[in-house]
Order: sequence, then C-alpha cells, then structure tokens
Amino acid sequence: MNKELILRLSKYKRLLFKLKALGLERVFSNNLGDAIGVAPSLVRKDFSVLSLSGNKRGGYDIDMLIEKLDIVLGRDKPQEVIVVGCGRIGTALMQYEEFRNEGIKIIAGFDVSPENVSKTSGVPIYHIKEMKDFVEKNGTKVGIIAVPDSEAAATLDMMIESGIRGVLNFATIELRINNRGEIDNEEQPCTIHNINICLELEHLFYQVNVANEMEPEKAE
Amino acid sequence: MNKELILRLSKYKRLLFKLKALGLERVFSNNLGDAIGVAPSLVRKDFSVLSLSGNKRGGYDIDMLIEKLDIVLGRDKPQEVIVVGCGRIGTALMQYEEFRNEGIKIIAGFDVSPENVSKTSGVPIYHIKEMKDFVEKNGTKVGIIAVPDSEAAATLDMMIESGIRGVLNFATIELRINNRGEIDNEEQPCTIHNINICLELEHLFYQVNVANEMEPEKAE
DNA sequence: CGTTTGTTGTGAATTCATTCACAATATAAC
DNA sequence: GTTATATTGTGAATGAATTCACAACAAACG
Ligand SMILES: NC(=O)c1ccc[n+]([C@@H]2O[C@H](COP(=O)([O-])OP(=O)(O)OC[C@H]3O[C@@H](n4cnc5c(N)ncnc54)[C@H](O)[C@@H]3O)[C@@H](O)[C@H]2O)c1
Ligand SMILES: NC(=O)c1ccc[n+]([C@@H]2O[C@H](COP(=O)([O-])OP(=O)(O)OC[C@H]3O[C@@H](n4cnc5c(N)ncnc54)[C@H](O)[C@@H]3O)[C@@H](O)[C@H]2O)c1
Repeated sequence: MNKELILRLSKYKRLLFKLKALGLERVFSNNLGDAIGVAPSLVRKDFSVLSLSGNKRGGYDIDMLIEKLDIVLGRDKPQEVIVVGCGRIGTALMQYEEFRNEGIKIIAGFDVSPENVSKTSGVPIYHIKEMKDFVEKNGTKVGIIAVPDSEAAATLDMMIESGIRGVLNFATIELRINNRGEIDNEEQPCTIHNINICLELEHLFYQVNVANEMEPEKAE
Repeated sequence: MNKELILRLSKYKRLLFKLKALGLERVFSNNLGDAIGVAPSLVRKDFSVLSLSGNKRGGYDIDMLIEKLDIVLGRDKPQEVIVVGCGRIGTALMQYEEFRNEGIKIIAGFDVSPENVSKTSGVPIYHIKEMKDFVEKNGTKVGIIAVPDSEAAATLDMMIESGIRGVLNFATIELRINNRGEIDNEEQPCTIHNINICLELEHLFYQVNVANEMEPEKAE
C-alpha cells in the first residue's frame, strides 16, 4: 500500500463526508478526481484495487464508499495522540479544537518545564519523565514532536522506547529510525513523518524565484 | 525539475552547511546518501543532472556544491514572507526566530482583527485590508495562510490577486488554483503547498493501526 | 423493447524516478 | 613509474504509479 494512495483515500473520505453533508448520495469518478486533483481513471483504479465497485451508470454510492474506506483506513475513532514539547507549536496544537471533529484527541502534553506552560487548553501537561509510564499505561501509539531541534533525536528515542509507533515531527531536522543506532534492532516498526516548514518555504522560494522565471513550459 | 529532486537539493545544501561547519572539505556520494536517506547512486545522478562534478577519487568539494546549489536553488537571501491569519499557528510562526538562520524573514502579519493579536514578536501586524497595498509595494511573492478553514479559499484568491506567487497553506482544506474559478486565466502561476496536519495524523493512525498489524512484509 | 448515452472497470501502454552495473579515472601506495 | 584502490559518472534495466483506451454494461429515453 502506497503512501500516496493512502493519502488519496483519506482525501476521498474527507470529501465524501462533505458531499454527504450537502445531501448528495452518489458521485462519479470525475467529481472526485476534479475535487482532489487527480485523473478520474486514477480514482476508478484506486477503488478497483480496493474492490469498491460502483454502478455502471449512476457512479458510486457515497455511504458505501465511506463505510468501506473506514474499514480500509482502520479508523474506529477517536484516535489518541500525545504532544511532546509544549512550546509555541505544541500549545497551538493542543488548543486546536477541530481535531475532535476529525476523530483525533490529544490526551496529554509533556515538557521539561511543565510549570512554564500556560494551561489554556483542556489537555493535561506532565513532566517529560512521566511520559514512558503514561504511554505504557494508556497504550498510546502516536505522538507529536515539538521540542527544539537539538532535543528532537533524543526525544524520538525516548518515545520509541516508551512504545510510540507513529511520530509526527515538527523539528527542522529530518528524523529517521536508525538515525541514532541501537533502535533498529527493536522489532516493532515506527513510522515517522517530518513536517519541515523551512524546507517547504525554501521550496516555494525556489518555485517563485527560479522555476517560474524560466520559460514556463520548461519549468516544473 | 521534479519536486522530490528539489527537496533533495535543499536537504543536501542544509547538510553540507553542517558538514562545512564541522570542518569537512569534501564528501562522497554515500555520505550524503546515508545522511538524507537515499541511495548513493541517486546522489550522483542528481549531481550529474545539474552538471556538478566531483573528483574521481576524492569525492565532491563541499564549497563548490554549496555554491552551485545556491545558484540552482536561486537563493540570494533573505527571502521575505507574509503571514495571513495571526491566530495560534500564525503567531507561532511569527515568533519563530530560527527562520532568520535559514534566510527566511517574516515581514508582516495580516488579520481581520489585528487589535486582538498579541504583538510579542517583532513582526508588525496589519489589517487584512492593507495586504494588497503592502504586497504590491514590497513585491512580496510568498505568503502563509493560517486563517480558519472557512476563510482559506477566499484568502487565497485575495493573495493571488495581490501578487503572491507561492503559498504555504495550513488550513485543513486542500487549496489549489482553479478551486474557485476566474483565477486560472490570470497568466502568472501560483504554487501552493498544503500542510495538512490532520491528514498527516490520519496517515500515521493508518500505519499504526492497519499496516503494521498485517504481516509486516506485506504492509507498506 | 430497442437504441442511445454515460460511466465503470481494467488490461495494456506509458511515463518517470530510481537503482544497477560497470567503465573511466584520479589518487594513493609502494 | 607501476599497480592497486576507491569513487565518480552514466547508459541500461527495473519498477512503480499513472494514464490510456475501450469493452461491458446499467440506466434513460423514445
Ligand atoms: N514555531 C515555529 O513556527 C516553528 C517553525 C518551524 C519549525 N519549528 C520547529 O518546531 C519545534 C518546536 O518549535 P517551537 O517554536 O514550538 O519551540 P519552543 O521553544 O516554543 O518550544 C519548545 C518546547 O519544548 C520544551 N522542551 C525542551 N526540551 C525538551 C525535552 N527534552 N523534552 C520535552 N520538552 C522539551 C521546552 O520547554 C519548550 O516548551 C522546533 O524544533 C522548531 O525547530 C517551529
Ligand atoms: N492550531 C492548530 O494546531 C492547527 C492544526 C491543524 C490545522 N490548523 C489550521 O490552521 C488554520 C489556523 O489555525 P489556528 O489554530 O491558528 O486558528 P485561530 O483561530 O487561532 O487563528 C485564525 C486567525 O485568523 C484570523 N482571521 C479570520 N478570518 C480572517 C480573514 N478573512 N483574513 C485574515 N485573518 C482572518 C482570526 O482573527 C484569527 O486570528 C486553520 O485553518 C486550521 O484549520 C490549525
């Protein structure tokens, strides 16, 4: 299962909810394709791979798609997350109420100096030393890294050690398992997604400064 | 020029700076490959495409690489950005001092109610109505969207209208040009990158709940 | 009912990034 | 100076994701 494919599936699902809320009951592959920016044939291929079938004329049934996608995506909400590092990014996330609508719940924050963190969200904040116990007790599997860059790698180690299996990293250093030795022999895999805002901005500057300056047809 | 390729080039550059700071003068393709997580042959291919050549034994000269990469990436810093929507995410970004080290400068924030924004960063905050003038006057080309989802599409229109040509979007709806009509006949292209934190988390939940539960070799 | 229309479903073709494999060659060693 | 060694540079092979193209078919229409 391809990363891009899974992303598309999530996008389909998100869109289907909106269409359903609007009162629609069926969609065509080209509606979905237009909306998420892919070719209709790819939409059909995606569904075909998952054995989701439509109706030779009337398109796909929205309820059916949502139901099947939920199964494939394995979401029997709500999903629980912890935030490690309760600074600017960390608290912005903890205060973001919309997560609830997405079936996502931030159940705790951890910091080296929890006494400095303003507790304006309903999320409890603990000292980082308590993380391992907490994660083990709650069986938490996903966590967000929002500590300073210099702490990121060590924090990752600690989280994996505690039992975290999925990490969203905001530090501007790219984390990968195996970055620091020792861990990769642990048998449980851990998935890491890096959100590198600096890199994204640099990419935009490139597009704006360089790519768009060339003859537009030659540029990417 | 491929998106992935450009991302790799930025990563090479970032890494090369660190190596240089450590006192190194030359690197091999496998050093770079290990560090950013790609095959050495891909590193060589990347450089080959850009006609950056190394030395048949001693690898690549770091200074030369940095210099050439800077040219390719078109960075004659510092690059200026505006932030539209000065809420939790927006202010977190404005307060992030590390951008300076990356040659990125946030020059202004815009909001519908600037009087409510705590001005704890050095960045001036203006009413959204002043954005167009500001952007035109400063020739700003890149902006960040951090307004509520419901405002995101309209905000994008306004930014493009004002002359912004690269957008980093934090709203959880995927923005694309052509989303709302009318704009796509404007001849200037605008690049949009969406950072969808909810989607990233959902993806992690999928990995953790579904993919890793199957026989690990069959899962993605 | 028969015909037209529009949409799915999918095997084949295509495209494109990555990896392979190895010849070319600069440096080091002796 | 000759030989050994390490690393580059790149054309060919591979592999994967996407698009193409069209047959199959359900619904709508007359
Ligand atoms: N703020 C931004 O706009 C922004 C932009 C791009 C990248 N980032 C990255 O996001 C990360 C967080 O940024 P921020 O601006 O929120 O930083 P911040 O300094 O506001 O917050 C960091 C928090 O982590 C805590 N902390 C430090 N060491 C810790 C440890 N070992 N364990 C647990 N907590 C620890 C600190 O007490 C602090 O509360 C950084 O890596 C930064 O590079 C931030
Ligand atoms: N905070 C998070 O952790 C988080 C996580 C995921 C996604 N997001 C997305 O990021 C965006 C911003 O989130 P936030 O938490 O910072 O929201 P927020 O409500 O804290 O801030 C939004 C700001 O935008 C301003 N605003 C509203 N309409 C505007 C307009 N038309 N023009 C200019 N400014 C306007 C508001 O005054 C407010 O200051 C949202 O789209 C949200 O979905 C946020």
